[in-house]
Parts: sequence; structure tokens; C-alpha cells
Amino acid sequence: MNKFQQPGIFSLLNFMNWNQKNISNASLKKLLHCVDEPHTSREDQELLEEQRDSNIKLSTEQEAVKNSITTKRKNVFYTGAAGTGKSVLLRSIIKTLKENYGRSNVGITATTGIAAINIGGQTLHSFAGLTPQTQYYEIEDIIENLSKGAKARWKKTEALVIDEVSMLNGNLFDKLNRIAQHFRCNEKPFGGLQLVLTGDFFQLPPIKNDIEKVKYCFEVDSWSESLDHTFQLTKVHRQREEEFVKMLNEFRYGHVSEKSSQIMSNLEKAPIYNNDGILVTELYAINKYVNNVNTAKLAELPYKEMVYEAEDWEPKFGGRLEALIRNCLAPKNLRLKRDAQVMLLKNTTSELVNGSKGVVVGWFSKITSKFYEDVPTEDSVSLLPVVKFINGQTKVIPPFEWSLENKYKKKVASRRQIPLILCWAVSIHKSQGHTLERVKINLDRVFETGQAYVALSRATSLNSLQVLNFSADKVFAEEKVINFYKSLTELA
Amino acid sequence: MNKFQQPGIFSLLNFMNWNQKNISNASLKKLLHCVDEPHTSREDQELLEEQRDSNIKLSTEQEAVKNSITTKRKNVFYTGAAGTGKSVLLRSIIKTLKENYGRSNVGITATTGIAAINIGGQTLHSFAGLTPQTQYYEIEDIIENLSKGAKARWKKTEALVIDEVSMLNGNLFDKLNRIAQHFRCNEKPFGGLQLVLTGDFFQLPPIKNDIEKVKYCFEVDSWSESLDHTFQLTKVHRQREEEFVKMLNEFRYGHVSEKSSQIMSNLEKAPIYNNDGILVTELYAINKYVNNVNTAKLAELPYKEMVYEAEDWEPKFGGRLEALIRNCLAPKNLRLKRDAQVMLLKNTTSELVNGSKGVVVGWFSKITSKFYEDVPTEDSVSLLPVVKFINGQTKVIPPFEWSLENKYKKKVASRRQIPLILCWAVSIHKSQGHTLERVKINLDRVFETGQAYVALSRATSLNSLQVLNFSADKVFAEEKVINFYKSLTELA
DNA sequence: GGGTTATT
DNA sequence: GGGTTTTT
Repeated sequence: MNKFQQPGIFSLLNFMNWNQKNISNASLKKLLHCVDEPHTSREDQELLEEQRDSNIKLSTEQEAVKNSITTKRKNVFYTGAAGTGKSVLLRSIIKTLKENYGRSNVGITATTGIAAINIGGQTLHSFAGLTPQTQYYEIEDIIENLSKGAKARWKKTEALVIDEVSMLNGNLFDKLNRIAQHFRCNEKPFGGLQLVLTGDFFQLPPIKNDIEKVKYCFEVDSWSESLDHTFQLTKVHRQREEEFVKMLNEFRYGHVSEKSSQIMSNLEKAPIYNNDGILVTELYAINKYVNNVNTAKLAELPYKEMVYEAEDWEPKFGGRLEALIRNCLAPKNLRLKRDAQVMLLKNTTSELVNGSKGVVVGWFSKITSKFYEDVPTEDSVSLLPVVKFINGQTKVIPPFEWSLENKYKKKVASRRQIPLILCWAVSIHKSQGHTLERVKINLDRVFETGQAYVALSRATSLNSLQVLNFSADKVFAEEKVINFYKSLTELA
Repeated sequence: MNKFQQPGIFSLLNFMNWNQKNISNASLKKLLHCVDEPHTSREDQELLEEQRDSNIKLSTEQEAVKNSITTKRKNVFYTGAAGTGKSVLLRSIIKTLKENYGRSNVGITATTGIAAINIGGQTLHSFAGLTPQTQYYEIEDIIENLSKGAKARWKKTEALVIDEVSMLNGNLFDKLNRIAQHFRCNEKPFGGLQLVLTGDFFQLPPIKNDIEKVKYCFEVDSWSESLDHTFQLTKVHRQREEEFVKMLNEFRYGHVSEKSSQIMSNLEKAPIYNNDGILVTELYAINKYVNNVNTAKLAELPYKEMVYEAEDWEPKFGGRLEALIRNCLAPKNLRLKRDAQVMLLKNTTSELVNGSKGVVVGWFSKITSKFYEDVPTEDSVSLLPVVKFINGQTKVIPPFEWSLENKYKKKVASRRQIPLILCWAVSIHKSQGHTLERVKINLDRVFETGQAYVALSRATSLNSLQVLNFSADKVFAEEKVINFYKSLTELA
């Protein structure tokens, strides 16, 4: 059943298939700068296709990693900077793992929806039977309440792949280890199943919560107890300029050479682009700036504005609405127009997830069941936005309910809102995992380790990159991460 | 009874009076750069003494504020930039309020210990019967559990003064209002007692907690319901250079003129100081830098090092030690030497509080009850640091216990450690409320509204100030605060 | 990032 | 500052 469905909004999506309706694809294409920015980066896609077609050989270092995993069946973590072919290698590994173990015995997971799509898998939470609340529960409670499906998966899985493992909180990694041990009735790390982990810890650190210190995965004991081998990929496969690659590698470690500083200061002026309708995505450290840009861009559009007000609810006494709203990206008032660049805020289908980009192409009336290219004067209360996503799918987007429950599973607050935000400009945090064809980065008020590196490595080329407010002190890495990578190098 | 007392450490302080012992005051003085940095700034002290002696007249605007409070008996908030004589005015107001109402019927409070000392009062929490946990409790629970003393104070108090009100969380302000209404059996704001509030909201914002959004006091309804008048002091009384004052006023609002930028970039080189032993205090945005400097400074001292390891405790199951440690400035290992510059971490007596500065002058042996100028080889386990504070007092500093209780008042974690930290370098946050004779500021990684302003306004003069990593984007103010002050100006 | 507040 | 994760 489609997860878009919410009480009161029945099957809108099932009887609509906008791909076959009379929306001109040609006219949409020019609005979709995202068309050139699939979740899978262009380079990765090309490489992937190439490989699928001609079965191109992996590099020696890639083969070594793959061999260790698929032949020697070791538990492996491998890492590497952007462009070293981590994804290509992972897809190749997954293919062989499925051949070895049978496709249903391999867990293909990633820590975010976007990353999961990239490898044709699911989120780690979805695989493991976790919920966002898991981090607050004791291991005994988690084990007791795990769904039947999740239990079955833990039992039969022979290999578990986790991509973007740098975003996984170390404490959660520990819990996963114990869950696996419990359901597999096996004291070995992760109950003896084969682990394949990959990611780059120089990106943004895992997300903090209110009850415990943030830990990287590599900081918990079960990490080193679980892994047999760790590899670093060094050979760069992507077609980025050598100069750019070199600079990014410096920045990854928090170093800024005199030459890089020079290059960055030359990027202050906007590049001249062809007038081909491909938009520039702007990146900022903080949402205040993001919102300013998006508000301005929306104002420029010549269409009618729809305002969706969130329906908030809390009980009369002891509600936690404030807490809910703080942890929910959906705004009180969402303003949309036709042609607005938008990003989905919720994982919905296996193809449309939190972070999927699209453009508003019109409106669907719940009353008349008709599609309108602009807000019709006769009906402006029952309209839902229709969004064309970069993967080609066009969908009506009904409201979604974010809710907060207390420990007795009683709902204590909720917000119902259309799960979209404007995305001409995006926070650097939200941009992680995306490749951007044309990008304008403002480093004002950068505050996190790896943040400048993540922003800059979104770009595919120095020719499609503008950088404002660069200074060397904005580029810094986590000391723990540097030390961890140092220890890897010493081992090798 | 002295609050320094802890189980197992009896009356050390009562039988020690180092002021009369054989420690050379002359030799201490040169170690105490803090000697020139009392909690009350030098200018304020001078002005205060002047005024006390000759009863100098308040300015017209100051008289207007005082008149509104002491004659018209209005509820007043007054504000103003650093140096506009808020403190001097407050002391004059307090004097008259005590004459009007009787000294025991006026609550003289401030949100921090340092600020409370300044006006001869107590902390707001101490007056009101609150604990640090109050923020997590419902109003009904607070009212029920209030101590008898606090209830009596709420009943009989006729005027309540709160200094540094910008640090007070709006939600707590609301709760205070309700507590006052309840115990005074009076529906009027704050149960009808007269309110005198002062502070500068352009300083650092109130401290966040895990359960609610930070609110400034002026954002809650009870603020405007309570206050009859609001005043802004504009005339600058302190003897700072006019150029410096003008610049700070710009920065307060987040503006940076071309000229100010020029001045700041000229402050990159260190000023040349007399070799008079007065040290430079270094300010940084983040503790990593603070710790680096302090570690280096400690290493330079030629004396023996004492390492105090915190005694941590948590029950076998379900402890919250990690949470405690996160909210506790006391380090796992505290390294000290004679001559180390230190800052006290706990409110202890009415004269020694969190933020009080001093220097380690030697060691007191719990076994021999003797004082040692350096760590003696025969006894290095039973030694407690002896600290000479800037107010002239010399004290033995025994360990303090930080603890965390669950809702049933059961202890769930604790850390025992000497309540001192090194303070050659200090975080900008911790420096708020201090005046510094000589200061070196590094603005790298400034992240908070008002942070650069607070750092720069610690200095007394451009000639005793060094500033590294200045850039215009580091100077910014909270938009809510700007709007609030705009509305004040429009009223006036 | 970083910080305040306490009594029986 | 800012961000991820869910289902029977």
C-alpha cells in the first residue's frame, strides 16, 4: 500500500498516474535543474552504466577490497574521499554477495533514504526494525518490541551492507550488534553475519540527541571487535579537475594551502552559464539565509501562491507540541507556487524519499479531481500540490502527520503538513549526499567539522562553482576523525 | 555553615585564615593580574566610591528612571549599552528602595553569582527558592515543594530587583510570576510586588535546555503585562575612548562600518605592556582553544604538578553519568601548579562564586595540616590547593560534588572534583560579566549572537586589546533583540 | 559550539 | 547553528 495515504485522503495516488496525463514533459524539463542532479551522481551513473554494459574492471585496490569481502568473506569497512569509487565498488560487491548468498539473504542498507536509493536498498532502520525513538530505549525494550518481519530478517541475513555509515551514531551501532547477537543466538560480533560498511567520516558528524554524547561508530568497542579489515581507497575515478580533487583532499583534513586559498578567492564571482534553464542551487550553513533566498525566489514566480497552514494538535494538559515542532522541518506555513523548486521531507516509496527533489507543476483538486496548471479562482482550499520529481515520477502530495508519543505509546502532539520545503537554497547539512550541477556556496557562519568540505564537494567542477566568504578558518576537521584515519594509514 | 564543607572534609575553612598567615602579599600581588580585575569593574568601583563619598548627582536620564521607581513606584525595566551606568544607577535605586520599604523587604537579586556580588545581593534562584532543576518541573510541583524560607520571602518582599535579566529564560520568568501570584494571593503581575529589572539583551542569549525553546524574557506575555515603563540609558559614563565606545555600540547591533573594520585590523599585533606582572587574559569562542592555551601556560610554570582525578559514581544499572558529565565544567583530570591562574566553578560563600578568579599560592595537607609553597615529595596525595582570590581572601579548596537526581530524588550519578579550572584563557561565554584589564581576543569560530560584542566589550581600552581573526561576519545580533530595541526607541 | 541556577 | 531514522 502506498505510504502517502493518510486518514481522509484515499488512494489519490493510486488512481493518478501523471506520467501519462497531458503535462508537457518538454516544458517541465527546463524547470528541472534537478534533471541534471539525480540522487546518483552523474559520474557514478555513467560509470555504473559503463560497467554494466562492458563489465569494466575494478582497479587493483577496489579488487582487493572486493576480494576480501566476497572471496575471503571478511567483515570489512572501506573508506575514501569523494570520487574514489566507493559506490561503484559497493554495487559490484552487492551483486556478488547476492550471487553468493542468495538475494534475499543480503541486507542492503544505508543510513539515509537518498543513499539507500543509490544502491537499490532500504534504510538501515527499515531493515533492522528500528524507529527514530530507538535511540531513547534500552536494548531490552528494543528486542522485546521488534516486529516479526525484522526478527526474521535478522535471523536469515547472511551479509549486511551499510552505506554512509559515518552518519550512524556509535551507540546505535552498539545496539544493532546486540540485537543481531540476540536473534541469531550467537555471541560473535553481529551474531556472526558478514558486515560490509562504507562511508567517509570526514563528512558531517552523526546527529546529536538530548540524552547521550555523540559518538562516531569507530569510537565504540563493537566496531573494532566486529571488523576484520579496513581499507582506504585512494585512486580518484571521477572526472573532476585534478586541481579540484587535490584541493578537496586538503580540505577534507582541514588543511588549506596558500594555493587553495588563492583558487577559492578567485571563485567569488559568479560563473557565466548557458541560458539553458538549469538553475543554480545555493548552499548556506544556517536556515535563516536559506529561507531568505527561497522566499525571494518564490516571490519572483508569476503564479498564484498557495499557503498550507500546519494543523497542530496537543492535549489540553501536558502537551509536547513545542518539542515536536523543534524536531520537525515542516513549517507552520508552507508557501508554494507552480514552478517552485521543492524537496520531499519524508521517506515515502522506495523511489521517493526524504531529500528527493522536484518542481511543482500544478494542483490537484480533491473536490473536482481535476488538475490545474495554476491555482483556479473558484477553488483554492481543496488543492494539493502536484510535483514532478527528478526521477520522472509525478505525484500528488497529500499532507503527512508528524507525531510524538509518550512512553505508553499515547500521542502527545502532532503536526499535519504537506511534506515539502522550497529548495532553490538548501542548508549544507541537507545537501550532504546530493551532487549539484551548478552551485553557489556561502560559507558565512559555517560551524561544524566537515561542513565546508561537504559543501564544496557537492560541486562537480570548478567551472560550475561560486564560493562566497571563504576563509581558511572555516575549513576544519574533527580531531578524532583525523586520528582515526592516521591509524588506518599506519596499519596499511 | 560554610558550603565548602563536604562529607569527609571538616571545617578546613573555618580554622584556616590565610590572610593572617605568613604568605607574602607582595609576592602574590605580581602573580595576580586579576588584582586589577575585580568582579566590579574598575570604572564602576571608582564611580561608586566617588558617589558614596560626595553623593555625586545622577544624570537626568538616570534620575528619570530612579524617580519612576522610587517615587512613582512603577514596575520598570531599564537597559543600555556597557558603560551607560546601569550598575551605578542600580545601586542608588537599591539604597532608596531599602529606605522606602525596609532593607529586609527588598529582594536584591541577579541571575549569576558574579552579578549578585556586584550589587550586594544574592542569586535570583537563591532568593526565589529555585533549583537548577526547576526548569524541568511543572509550576504546581514547584509551588508545592518550595522551602519555608522562600515562601516567607515571596510573601513579605515589596520590591524585587533582578540584574542581568537578559540571561533569564522567559519560561522561568513566567514561572516566577505565577509563584509570586500564588504565595501573595494576588492576581496582579508578580502578585503586586514592585519589579525592577535591568540588563542588556544584546549580550549572549539565555541558556538553552533540552525540553523547550529558548525564549528571551521579553518574548513572554507576563513581561509586558508586568512592566509599566521601559527606559534606555544612552549617555556613556565610563572613561573608555569615544572611538571605542562608538564602535562597540555599532557591534552591539551587528553593524560593522568600514572605519571599525580598519580599527579592528590594526589591533592584530600585540600591544607593548609594562613588565608589571599583570597578565593578559585570552578569550576564545570554543573550549578546545581555551584548553590548548591553558595547558601550555601550565607547562611553563617551574613548579610540581598536582593531578586531581574526578571520582565518578553511577549505579550499576541505568546510571546517567554521561549526562551529568556533559553539563559539568569540572574535568576528569584537573592539573594544577603553584602560580596557576584559576577560576572557581561553584557559588560557595556570598563573596566567592562561580567565576571568581584567583591564583594557586600553595598546598594544604589534610594529614599534616601544614601549608606548603610547592608540592612536597613526602606527601602528594592528601594535598588540597590553596587559592588567593582577587577579593583578598585565601582559601583551601576542597572537592565539590556535582550530582544528578531522578524524579524520585534518588541520586543517579555524581562527580567529585576540585571546583576550579585554569583561566589564563577563558571562553567568551564564561567571560561575560567580567572586566579585563588586558585582553587578547581570538574570534575564530565565533558562533553565537552577541558573542563578538561580549568579547570586545570585556576590554577597557583599545590600548590594552589585541584582536585576531576579526571579520565583519563574526559580528551579529539576534533579530528578535534588534526588533525589541527598535520598539523601545519608537515608544520613547 | 557554549553557558546559568541550589536546598533541605 | 543543524541534521537522520518507522510499522503493523
